[in-house]
Amino acid sequence: MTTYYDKHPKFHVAVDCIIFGFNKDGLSLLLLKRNMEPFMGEWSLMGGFVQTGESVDDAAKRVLKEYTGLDQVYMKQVGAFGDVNREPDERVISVAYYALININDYDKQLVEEHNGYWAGINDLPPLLFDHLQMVEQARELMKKKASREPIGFNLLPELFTLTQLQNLYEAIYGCTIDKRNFRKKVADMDFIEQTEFIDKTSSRRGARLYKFNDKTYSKSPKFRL
Amino acid sequence: MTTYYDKHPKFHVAVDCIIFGFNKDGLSLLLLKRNMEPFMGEWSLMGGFVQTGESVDDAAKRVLKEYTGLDQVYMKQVGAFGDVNREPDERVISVAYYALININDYDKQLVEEHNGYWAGINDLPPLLFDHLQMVEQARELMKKKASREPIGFNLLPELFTLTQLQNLYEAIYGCTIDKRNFRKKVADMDFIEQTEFIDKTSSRRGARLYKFNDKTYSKSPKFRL
DNA sequence: TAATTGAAGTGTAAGCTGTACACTTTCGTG
DNA sequence: CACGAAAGTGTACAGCTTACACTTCAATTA
Repeated sequence: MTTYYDKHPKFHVAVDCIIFGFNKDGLSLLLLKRNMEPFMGEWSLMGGFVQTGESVDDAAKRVLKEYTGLDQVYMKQVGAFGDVNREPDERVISVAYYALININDYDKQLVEEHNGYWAGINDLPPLLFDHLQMVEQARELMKKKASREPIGFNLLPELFTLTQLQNLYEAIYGCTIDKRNFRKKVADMDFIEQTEFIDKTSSRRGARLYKFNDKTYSKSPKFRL
Repeated sequence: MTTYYDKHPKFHVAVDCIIFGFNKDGLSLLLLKRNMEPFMGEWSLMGGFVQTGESVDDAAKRVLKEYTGLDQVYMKQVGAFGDVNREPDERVISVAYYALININDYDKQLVEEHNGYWAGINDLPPLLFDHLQMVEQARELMKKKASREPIGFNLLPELFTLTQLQNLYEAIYGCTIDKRNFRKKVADMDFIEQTEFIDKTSSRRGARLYKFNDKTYSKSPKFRL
């Protein structure tokens, strides 16, 4: 029987992940130098095809896990990219997601097997298809979100110094921030808690380590950095 | 020949439009009371399937034109909705868009033929599938955008009074705004220009009509309402 | 024609937020 | 024990946001 749906064409649907990491060198993306056809040797985002019986969101989670071993990662959809010729050989509609991960905490062997490498956000290689456009949109979206919600902590270790936190926001915003003003704001947020620990790796004097307290935040979710 | 792509499933891809309009009764959405199967008699957004050789953005524009006769409308993507069972009979991945139109300027006969009706944004009927979720996301997105970019004018006639403009923003934000503070802000924006015309329909005294000047705006795009 | 009605239009003061700005402390190294 | 390098700290000014109430105008009605 011919149904209502049969009249309409079907398409390959893919997901692509913009995976952000942060360290002392700033923000980076985890990219793939493709080690298989098609497009062997080219740089791209980590992606894959949506499968039957799998939601698009789940496909993005699966792909992230396949490439990094990570579960339960902070991910948000960037949007659908549906230009007819965005991939040259075949019509593929792709849904982009960005992910924020701790750059020290992923399955390095898996990444190596897939030929994954970190690239500085301001120093990206040429990317396949419309992946650069996806990155730019993701970055913009993440920046807006990070200014109003405490998502930046996903990019930091559990314990972090205020200097690290400031460096993170400087990297996200792409500008410098006054240290005293920054610390004044942080001091006003009860959910950024001082710990008893001192980080001795970055200075002789040592820097106080802080942590983000999710429960305290949810009681009074006022955030602005 | 079997290609790389053949291994992967294909899906119906649809677009759905959240069409905003504004008049003295506030914000409304243009909805469809379906006059054909499947789901005859149910309320839904205006939507359609992406066709071969047509970008997803173009599909949204086409659908909007099919239902309203309108071209060159302000439209933004809300995102992809890809849950496996979001439509009960068939797997369909849908990309939602919102559109801002002047509620007095569309093809009323076309809308009537399709069984389209305006419904107050705070008084929506039950909608098919995940359409309510799409509406909520669209509304949130539009609200954020409207606070930082002068997109609200797409919902107003070319000439409008300050009271209309304020009512619009009150409807978008869902709160009341102080009249003097609102007008102070408007007065600071050179691209909201007084005209020589007076609207006599809404009061005995008459109210000054204003217009939005796109060119002046692009010279100094500072907007905050 | 005077009174009424209803929306349009107008200014100021106080509090809060954002920003600019420079020196002292600490501790390990040489 | 002097030096280097990052951590840590407070104040003053400007600009922005907010709260708040009466007058003006023109058509309608008494």
